[in-house]
Amino acid sequence: MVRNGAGLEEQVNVADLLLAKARQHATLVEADERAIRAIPSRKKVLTVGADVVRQGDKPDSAIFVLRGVLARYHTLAGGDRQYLSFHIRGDLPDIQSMFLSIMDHSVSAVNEAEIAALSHQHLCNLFLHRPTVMIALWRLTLIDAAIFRQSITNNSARSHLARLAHFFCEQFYRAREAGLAEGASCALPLNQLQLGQTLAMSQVSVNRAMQKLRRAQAADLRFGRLEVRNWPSLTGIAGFDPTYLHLDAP
Amino acid sequence: MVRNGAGLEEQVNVADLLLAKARQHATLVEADERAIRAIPSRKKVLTVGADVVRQGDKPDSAIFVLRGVLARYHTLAGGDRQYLSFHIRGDLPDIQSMFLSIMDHSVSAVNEAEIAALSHQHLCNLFLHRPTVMIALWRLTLIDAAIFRQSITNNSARSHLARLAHFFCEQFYRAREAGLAEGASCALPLNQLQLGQTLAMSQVSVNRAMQKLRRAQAADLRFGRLEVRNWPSLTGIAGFDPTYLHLDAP
DNA sequence: CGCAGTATTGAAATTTCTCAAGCCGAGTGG
DNA sequence: CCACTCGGCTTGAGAAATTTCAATACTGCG
Repeated sequence: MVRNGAGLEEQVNVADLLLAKARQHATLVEADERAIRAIPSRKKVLTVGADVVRQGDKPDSAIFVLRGVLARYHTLAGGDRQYLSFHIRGDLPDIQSMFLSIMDHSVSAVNEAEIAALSHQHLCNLFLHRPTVMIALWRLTLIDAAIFRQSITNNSARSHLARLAHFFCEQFYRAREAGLAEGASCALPLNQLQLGQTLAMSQVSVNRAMQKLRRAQAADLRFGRLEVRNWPSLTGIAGFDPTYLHLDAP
Repeated sequence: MVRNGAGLEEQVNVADLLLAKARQHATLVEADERAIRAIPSRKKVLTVGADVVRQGDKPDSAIFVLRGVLARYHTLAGGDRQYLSFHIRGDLPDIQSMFLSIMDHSVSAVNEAEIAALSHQHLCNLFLHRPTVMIALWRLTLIDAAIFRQSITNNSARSHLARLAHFFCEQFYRAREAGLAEGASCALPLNQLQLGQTLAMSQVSVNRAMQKLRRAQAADLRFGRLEVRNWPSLTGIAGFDPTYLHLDAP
């Protein structure tokens, strides 16, 4: 049995996926679309836990996620890890490296994943000639920032229960938007320790919050899949308002 | 006596300040500079605590901070407030509203402040004609995002003491970079409750962490001014590494 | 069958919060 | 000039939340 949904996702053409993504964030003209289709890319398969770029690196290409889940994280002096965000098909988790040369965090594969590398050089040329495409990608990074803001609030001001629920709402909502949800479930290949390193909770606290969500019939996470049992109930517990995901038209 | 440093900052021409900011983030040509100088702006003075834009608003202009401190914050269902970031002279705390039409957070004046409003319309035209200027402002929002990431980690993975110390490092470092530090001190007009709402700590915990920093001769905050007494000591306690502020050349 | 990784559980140790009182300095008005 | 008030800071102590530790259970896989 496929544990975490990898492989259930159909093969997709890189250019098509990129184009679809850009269209969601700006109104493109014919020339923009041609330029996007012309972006060269190098596919790469990542093993579980492998780092793609590390804090301190100076990458010369940007990652485009094709399959699986990638994570951004900080490593602290003591070796502790803080996960910052998770990225699925269609995301560009390190496009900021185009303009911030030194990576201030790392990116790794949470499960087996596939990415395409897009050269900075090429993208930069593209931006100068097709400003609308630049706006589309800028907007992507602005939504990233909105998600980071929400994470600050989530980890700082919400109860453990609401925090976990909110995280589940966000992941499910984004998976659905990316066409990766199947019914009321989506891949979320994280164990309780990793959830703790995401949500500023101990593994044991994650376990206990999870049991409450389960008992409330709101959601469950098993075998790397998130199952939403009752969306209104889950969003209620979380205080989830998807405005910050900015899925409305640009 | 001037309590919080407002008024100590000299008057600055909006266009000069904008231009200086843009130059820090991209290599401009003559035409770019002319275009930036041509941006029209409306100055406005804000009273203590006044909101400039609120969660849910759809602003049609962007804020450029001239004087004082502005804050971004979330308001939760229960009325709790979570501060997300603080902004000083030269910052553009809501430039994201150009492409994310609905505000997912509010922006208010922490002390008496002065801003210039720049119309989205005008900026948008500018971007389409001068892509390099767009890159400069994009880069600004990317640094914002890096700061948000650091806040996630700060509020999630560091001890109370390190958390407060790290916040002080960041604020001082940024003030110095903006030319707003005077010797080893800068304006930071926050009380302990507000620090708590920033750092996911109760007011009492902020008080106790502050006393430790004081006793360690590392830093102190009095009358709205942050005094750094021993920078190596403060950064040591904080585990502060300024890489994420990306003050290196673009 | 047993291993490895993960989840669950209980209980003790610790941190953190809340509450409430007192303090302190600045500004106010008699 | 001084008592008063107000906001913010400080302090102590009990309550509550959270973490840590450690033992046990579960599951898929070799």
